[in-house]
Amino acid sequence: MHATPEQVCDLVQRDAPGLSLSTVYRTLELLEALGVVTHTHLTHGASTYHAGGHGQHIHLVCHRCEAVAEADTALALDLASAVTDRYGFRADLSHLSLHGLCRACAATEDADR
Amino acid sequence: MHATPEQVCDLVQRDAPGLSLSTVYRTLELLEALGVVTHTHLTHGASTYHAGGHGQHIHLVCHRCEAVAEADTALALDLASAVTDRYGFRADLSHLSLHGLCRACAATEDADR
DNA sequence: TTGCCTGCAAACCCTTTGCATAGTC
DNA sequence: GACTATGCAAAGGGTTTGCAGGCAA
Repeated sequence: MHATPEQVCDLVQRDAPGLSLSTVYRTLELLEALGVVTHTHLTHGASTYHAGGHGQHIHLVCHRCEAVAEADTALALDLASAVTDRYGFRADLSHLSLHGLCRACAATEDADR
Repeated sequence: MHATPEQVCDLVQRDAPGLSLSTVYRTLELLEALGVVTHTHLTHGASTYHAGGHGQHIHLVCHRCEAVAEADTALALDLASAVTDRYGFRADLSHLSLHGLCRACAATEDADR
């Protein structure tokens, strides 16, 4: 579940028509402070918020079709402990985003050559 | 080496005073198309550009003090092959950013408790 | 009444674009 | 003369903020 503030606003307006974008921003800010949701900057123009309550996941962001897939956080546990050991950096895996090419676009790219 | 377009502009202006921000954006856009530099969205307000010519690295972004450290790409090779095997996703490690707490902030955070 | 939440509009930052000019080939 | 690069200013998208009104405690 990912959504930009604008998308969140659209969704919420189905239940609460007239709800303004400011309220969405203010609520998201609050929820983030509480740790209920997190946000990352996947592409240029818009932040992406996602609920933190349904388990962590890694974001796989395709920079060709801009699709965002989710992957199991467990895959990055080794990486996380490695950077902690080596750099003292305590990684928050729920914020991890990996850029690259999704399966479909990788196939297309190969076919182009 | 990381810099926002504005920082790039400041740096370049030491050699070329009067150079405008538009030119910086246009040049960075060109350089990115050529693959010389890449950019990521580490925080909210500003993109971060970095030169691609001096070797890939992972970004370790502290979301407390906003410091950006670099880590060895090799640490993520296992992760990259894992997501490729499992999801068909071809990760571009030069774009990889890991959010969390840097050593200093992690220590501060622990001391706070 | 007091305080919180909301909508609206304005302001703000970052980025892009249009247009006119200066420089080079 | 044609083309490219540049500066300037305006426009655009996303986000934040100030202020006034409405509601609940």
